[in-house]
Amino acid sequence: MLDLRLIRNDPDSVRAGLARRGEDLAALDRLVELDAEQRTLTAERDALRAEIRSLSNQVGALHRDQRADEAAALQEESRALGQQEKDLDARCDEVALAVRDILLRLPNLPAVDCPDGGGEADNVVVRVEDHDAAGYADHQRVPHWEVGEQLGILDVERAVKLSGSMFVMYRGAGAALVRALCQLAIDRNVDLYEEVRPPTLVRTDTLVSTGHLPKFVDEAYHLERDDLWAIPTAEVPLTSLHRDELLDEADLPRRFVAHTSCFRREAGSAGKDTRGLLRVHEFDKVEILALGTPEQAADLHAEILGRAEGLIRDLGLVHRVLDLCAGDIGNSAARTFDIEVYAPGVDQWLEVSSVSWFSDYQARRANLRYRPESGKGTEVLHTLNGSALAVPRVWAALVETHRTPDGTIRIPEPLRPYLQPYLVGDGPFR
RNA sequence: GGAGAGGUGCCGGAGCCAGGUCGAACGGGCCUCCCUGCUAAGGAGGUGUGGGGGCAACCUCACCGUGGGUUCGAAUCCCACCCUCUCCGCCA
Repeated sequence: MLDLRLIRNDPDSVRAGLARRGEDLAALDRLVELDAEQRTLTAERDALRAEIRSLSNQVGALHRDQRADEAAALQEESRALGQQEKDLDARCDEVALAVRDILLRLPNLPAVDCPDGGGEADNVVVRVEDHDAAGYADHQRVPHWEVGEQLGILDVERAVKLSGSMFVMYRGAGAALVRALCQLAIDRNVDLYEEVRPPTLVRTDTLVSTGHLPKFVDEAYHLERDDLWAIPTAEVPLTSLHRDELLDEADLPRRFVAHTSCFRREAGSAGKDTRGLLRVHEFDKVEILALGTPEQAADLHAEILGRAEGLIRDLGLVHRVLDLCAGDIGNSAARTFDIEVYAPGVDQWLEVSSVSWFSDYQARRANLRYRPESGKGTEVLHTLNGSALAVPRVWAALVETHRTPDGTIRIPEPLRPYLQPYLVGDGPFR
């Protein structure tokens, strides 16, 4: 949520920021009008309330002095004001609701150093690991769904029987690999990040806080009977963990790492990436997230990116980092770096992590504030997060990249301790 | 799911079942000052958040789980909902 004061005091800079995203500015113009109207109306209403309160106090005093007849006159006067107040109040609520509705749907402003551009093509490649696209052997050019089927470690067909298309099932060593990846990702971050196992079903407010609602309702699974939503990422519960709290600056930054299932309807992508693990409705992900002061944000952003990138590198996967342009960053983000992994079997770069800085956009929605060490008052926090590891795509890239000529998978060093039982005998893993 | 109890400020806890000057007694904590060689003890004062207005001192509105209602006036009365706790039932 943008700062209404900023919109009021400097609408041009907000307009410019939204324009960089390619956002329609009509809503903003409407918002500016409504905000002015709201302030006029509430000022009138508050004056009426003050008057009613003053009259009521006089009525009380008169009754104590046994002057009921005089009180009756004042009561009558106050009753009339009360009717006016009621009407004004209704209009205030109406306008306030309209203001909030627009405010909740306006995206964040891109950071000043976020590259310009309208779409995917304008993203800036920050770095690419050396790799020779022609240098892959034939045995690496097999898509992971074929590899998975050959080795009996991925059973898409039966998953579809259970749950429908875009659901998957890992089996045997494949299931163990999921578990190993998650545990590795957590273990590498618990030095600094508090391990959390949050609920995966959350209330509406929780999804509003991160910006997933109200704009992206169609992307989320909703359990109607209980009015709960399945989280699309651990970012959702972690961002709300300190919701409506006032933290001390001394306790910042706060860092969390969480492994959860993630649920996405993928409503807008029907027919896209339907094979294999590239796009699924339910998957495992280890997310790292930080809450900090505005001054801490840049360092935290670099830290999270470094950690996500380091893990991918240590898994022996070829990757690149993109600085997403203003037209391609997510709704809530001010700046985002994507990490993409090269999967030779499908010959695609797969997005495996979005490392985002949300400035105060989510924090304002979630009412995440801190008390500065120096000076009085309260400040709005900044939130940042990124996937430490998103299982399906990493699983896919790993199985394709590390496939050996005999069809088995060479497990990279960091994962080996977690897969001991599967590294003996003539199983699929070596 | 059934029965009961309860949700008040940083914390504890009054006020509510006699509606009025209650943003809220009292205690604790915390901050400032005084006292003291230091600390403790003791003394004085202060200590919420958000909106609107003002250069400022300050003024004003809202907030006693949430949302409605009654009333000139609601933390206090009425209704609905949410949450917590205890017991019973059920269950991994």
